[in-house]
Amino acid sequence: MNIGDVAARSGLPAKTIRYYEDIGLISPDRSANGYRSFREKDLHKLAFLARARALGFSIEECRALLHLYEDESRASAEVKEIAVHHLEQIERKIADLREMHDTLATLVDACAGDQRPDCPILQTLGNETPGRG
Amino acid sequence: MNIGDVAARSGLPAKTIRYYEDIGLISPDRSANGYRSFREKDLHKLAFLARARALGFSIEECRALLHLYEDESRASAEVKEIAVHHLEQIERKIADLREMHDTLATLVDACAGDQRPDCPILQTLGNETPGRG
DNA sequence: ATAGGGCTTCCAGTCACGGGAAGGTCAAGA
DNA sequence: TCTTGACCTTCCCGTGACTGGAAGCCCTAT
Repeated sequence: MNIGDVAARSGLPAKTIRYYEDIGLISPDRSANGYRSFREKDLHKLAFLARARALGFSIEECRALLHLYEDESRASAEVKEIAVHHLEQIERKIADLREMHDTLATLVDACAGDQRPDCPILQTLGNETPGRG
Repeated sequence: MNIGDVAARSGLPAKTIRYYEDIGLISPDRSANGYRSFREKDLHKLAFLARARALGFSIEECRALLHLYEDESRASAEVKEIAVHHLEQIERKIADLREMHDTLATLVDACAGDQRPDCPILQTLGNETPGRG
């Protein structure tokens, strides 16, 4: 398979696949003409990576997960540790975003959004006391 | 005020303040010795930027908000438009993260996390059918 | 005179790619 | 046979919003 085929079948852009080779996540063979030549095993790895990335794992976490995937004697505890850590990161991010969201939603609600200059959003950002015109 | 003072009073690192000058968000004066010399107005701007950044606005959104803040004849509708757009981005991000979270939480729950190699997390990433033994 | 802390500029690195240039390769059609 | 066009290659730059670090100037205190 050439890179275009694996790109289509894995859903990853060709650029991304080349990048993954650059950083050592995959090592496809080369044809006589210099083209990358992918086997089913490479495709399988790329699909694994695509799913792990879709769950938000960093590249280095993906690398670790891939190693564990290929290590038949792994302990599931190692996998779980990575996943739990990532889950906590996600939860922290959601909490941060929720706080931003709530603050901003309150400000948006308070803003008339008309042609007048009075704006509680700007007043709050400028640390002014919002008051009546 | 030198940069160290504004850094302490705005809560922004000196590096960040220099960066904001680089990209034209602020234009502090210079003392005879070449040091940046900040006025209260600059400090106020930096505090504005710090709050806007804390709400997740991008630098370019911050630039627009700052312009509106300084434009006495603005329409609050312009501010609100930026804020609403950002709010929608936040909501989309939260939804994405929540989906990752739920999928990952299910997998983590299903993983024993012991010394055995069986792992539903890896099986799912590898697109295998999780089964018994 | 020297030590230290603060200030300056500039360059490189982060993360995970994406865009685009310059050029080699291959199959199909005129 | 030649050409067209799609595909592939490498290489380098740009993204966002900084952060780290080097090399060197400035200022104050001892």
